[in-house]
Amino acid sequence: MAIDQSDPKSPAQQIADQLRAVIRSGDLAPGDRVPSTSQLMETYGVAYQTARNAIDALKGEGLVETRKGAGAFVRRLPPMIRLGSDRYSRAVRDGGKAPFQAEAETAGLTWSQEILALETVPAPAWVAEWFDIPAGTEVFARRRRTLLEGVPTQLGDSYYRLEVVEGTAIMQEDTGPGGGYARLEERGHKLTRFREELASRQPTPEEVSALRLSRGTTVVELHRIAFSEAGPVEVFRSVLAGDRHTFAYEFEAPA
Amino acid sequence: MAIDQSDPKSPAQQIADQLRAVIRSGDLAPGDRVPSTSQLMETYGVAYQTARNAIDALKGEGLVETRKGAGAFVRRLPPMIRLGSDRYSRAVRDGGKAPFQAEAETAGLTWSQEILALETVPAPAWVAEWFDIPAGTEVFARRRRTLLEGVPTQLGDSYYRLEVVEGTAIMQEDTGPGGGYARLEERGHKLTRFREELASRQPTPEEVSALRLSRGTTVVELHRIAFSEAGPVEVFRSVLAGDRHTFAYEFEAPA
DNA sequence: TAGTGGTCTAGACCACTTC
DNA sequence: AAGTGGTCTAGACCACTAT
Repeated sequence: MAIDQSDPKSPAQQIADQLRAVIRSGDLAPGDRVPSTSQLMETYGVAYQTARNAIDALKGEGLVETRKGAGAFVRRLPPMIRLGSDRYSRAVRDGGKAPFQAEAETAGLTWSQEILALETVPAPAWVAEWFDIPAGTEVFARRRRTLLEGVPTQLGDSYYRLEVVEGTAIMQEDTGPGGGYARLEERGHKLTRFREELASRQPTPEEVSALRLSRGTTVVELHRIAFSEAGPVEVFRSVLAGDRHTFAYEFEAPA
Repeated sequence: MAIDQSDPKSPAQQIADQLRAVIRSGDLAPGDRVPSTSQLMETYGVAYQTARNAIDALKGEGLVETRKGAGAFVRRLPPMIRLGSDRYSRAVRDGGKAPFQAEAETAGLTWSQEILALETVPAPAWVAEWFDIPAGTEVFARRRRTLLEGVPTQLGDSYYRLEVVEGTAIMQEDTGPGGGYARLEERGHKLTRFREELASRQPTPEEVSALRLSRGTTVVELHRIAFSEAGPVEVFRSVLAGDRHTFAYEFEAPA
């Protein structure tokens, strides 16, 4: 519990290392208070900013969370929801549930959704590419925010060609039982295949506020393309809180 | 280009916001110099730490990278490699290539691997669970670091039951053409199915140094289970640099 | 009201890079 | 040698939380 001046590591790093060890060992459990900056200043004999830099490092690692005026606490891990490929099954749709909703309810979590926008926009380049249409062609965008237990966890934008969704509930707030995919199938677009692409990155400030992310939380950007036999029917892009989702895929050994 | 005192946002935030806007607009391109702290101090009339906090915020977002003594620069995005499920195909193995190697060469990147450890260890709980053996049973662990263009990008640990790998090249440094999976199939463990699970999170300090990650880089933790008809044959856990990998999965619409 | 996190200023020293 | 990022000290003020 002291600073080693001969150690090439900075004092702040040494303090962070010691706190991290205590947290990893479990002596400080999730939800427990981390020593306050003033306590650190006294026990280690350092200035305020040095103590603060130590806490900041742990925040960046996602180990610690701070509440202004209240203190610093070992971060509680939120319940994770596992997103598997079976969420796109027809059985789920026939049960009247949207894909995400099905996973949430399996995990015993309440699910809700907010529509942020229903609009006709020029197709972004990557969307146009999948639809094989000229960039800038008008497409329908359905932007929404998904909440688990009332907490925002996903920002998702679906894109459709206009002729596919015109006159369907997909252009309405409420897409009806089974979600948008159920409506597509009713219109004769039988979904045959899905492609998902995932990437992990830091959130933008906009995403931090929209998903109420705390520092040290990453984000997964998920792109999905839903195919009928005729080709891509829906192109979807979403951003999910990294600490609340895992993704599972099972597949046969390819030839 | 000034601080608005009436703005509730802190001066550091305002500076970060303005720099971010310039970067996003493309006026500052990847590789370009970001104004130095002393320049920011002068143009905005703030103290050193304030300028520094602004740069720090952008570093945390992965937008900016600093080189000690040299300056701060808009981060160059490293080439992304896409990992698709076809990398496990028998055709790849028969071609004498390991799964990751195949993807790398498709992307035109040089590939290499370092063995960090070949050891017999008590099975971690989650490994024991997949193998359906008592926790703590001895298993063989093969720990390695994968490099693309000489840069470390993946830390991977494979676990096998002892009776599966004893006497095979899997216990050697060099597993031979086609990698470990080729050896498993030679031994009669025909691979039928794979399961992959992904999660996104902040790297630990150990991972930061092993993968030479810069601040603002996330990691993906990938778990894979390779099944033969008799059950799990290999359990694999790896950590990959989030800014260098995307993951792609394609699947039929489930019933 | 006392303690806490959050931010800022001002000044200092170091190690590194660039020229 | 000049400029840069990185860290530290010391002291200040604010807004928020807990009691």
